[in-house]
Amino acid sequence: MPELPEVEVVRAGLERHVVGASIEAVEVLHPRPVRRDHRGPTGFAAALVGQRIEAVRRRGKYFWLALANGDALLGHLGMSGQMLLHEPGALDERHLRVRFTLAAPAPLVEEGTPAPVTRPLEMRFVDQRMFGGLVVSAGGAELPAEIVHIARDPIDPEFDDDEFVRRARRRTSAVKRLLLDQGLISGVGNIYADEALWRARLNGERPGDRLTGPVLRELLGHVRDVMGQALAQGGTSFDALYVNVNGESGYFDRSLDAYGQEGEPCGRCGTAIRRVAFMNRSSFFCPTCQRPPRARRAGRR
DNA sequence: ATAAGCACCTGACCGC
DNA sequence: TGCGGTCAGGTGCTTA
Repeated sequence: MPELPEVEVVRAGLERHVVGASIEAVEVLHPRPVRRDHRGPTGFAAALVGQRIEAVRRRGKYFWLALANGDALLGHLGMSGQMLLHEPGALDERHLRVRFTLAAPAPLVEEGTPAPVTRPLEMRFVDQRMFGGLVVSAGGAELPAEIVHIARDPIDPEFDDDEFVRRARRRTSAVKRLLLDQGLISGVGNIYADEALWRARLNGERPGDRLTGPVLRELLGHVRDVMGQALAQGGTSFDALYVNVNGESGYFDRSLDAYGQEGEPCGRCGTAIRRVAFMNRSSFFCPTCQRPPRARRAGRR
């Protein structure tokens, strides 16, 4: 479940259920999702067994489990990845790639009841297309070295609005491309880029260096608003591929104003939403509210 | 450093 | 029923 709100739903679910748990066994069922771990599937598994999970963190669309030894299990869901939690013995998913057997702290029980100290739990990485992946990051508990090139995301309290505006205004690329540039601002993907641009009445083809600071700041506000609203509804999900750790879908798809709405009337002006090809994918926008830019003329900067 | 295109995968769907 | 093309929420690598 690719974009920031969906990954945050997963992070929060993992935080609630696996912090304090220990990894007892790791079973890699397909090598591709651990391709970025140079030790291979066996080394990947060996580096995790016996480790206790101390925290679950996130930056943009990456999440990681901080381990007691200072390492991290870093993950990205790609286009179709899921992290699911199960009671042991649940039927294997068709695209189950990695199974983690955990010993989780038992919930508090009534006094006087002889309770076990831990209960078994399975954490599963399921990924149909395998664009996602997992890697053990040495010393990565605070911030994995593998993702230092990823910018802070817009709901990070330390995100620097001034720096974002300054950098965006120096770029000649289309503003939608800038929103999707994870080195500039992370966590924004195709859905929320189109939604934020629609809210800002801004055409995604407008070059960054032709936008004013106030316009970019307003756009940033819309990015935060739409992501916050999506998060409150459990994220955006069109099908069973995008679910939380319990396999449940979010509902924000019902609130989309632009993405996937080709031919539907714009919620502001009634003009039919258009779809155009952009960066080998699709962009949805209102041709009336979001006027395309004039072509940049030769000789003008 | 920035910019743009393609590669990496599987599966659903559509027209023929 | 099968075939080929298109599409899908993403990132990274390569080439200028």
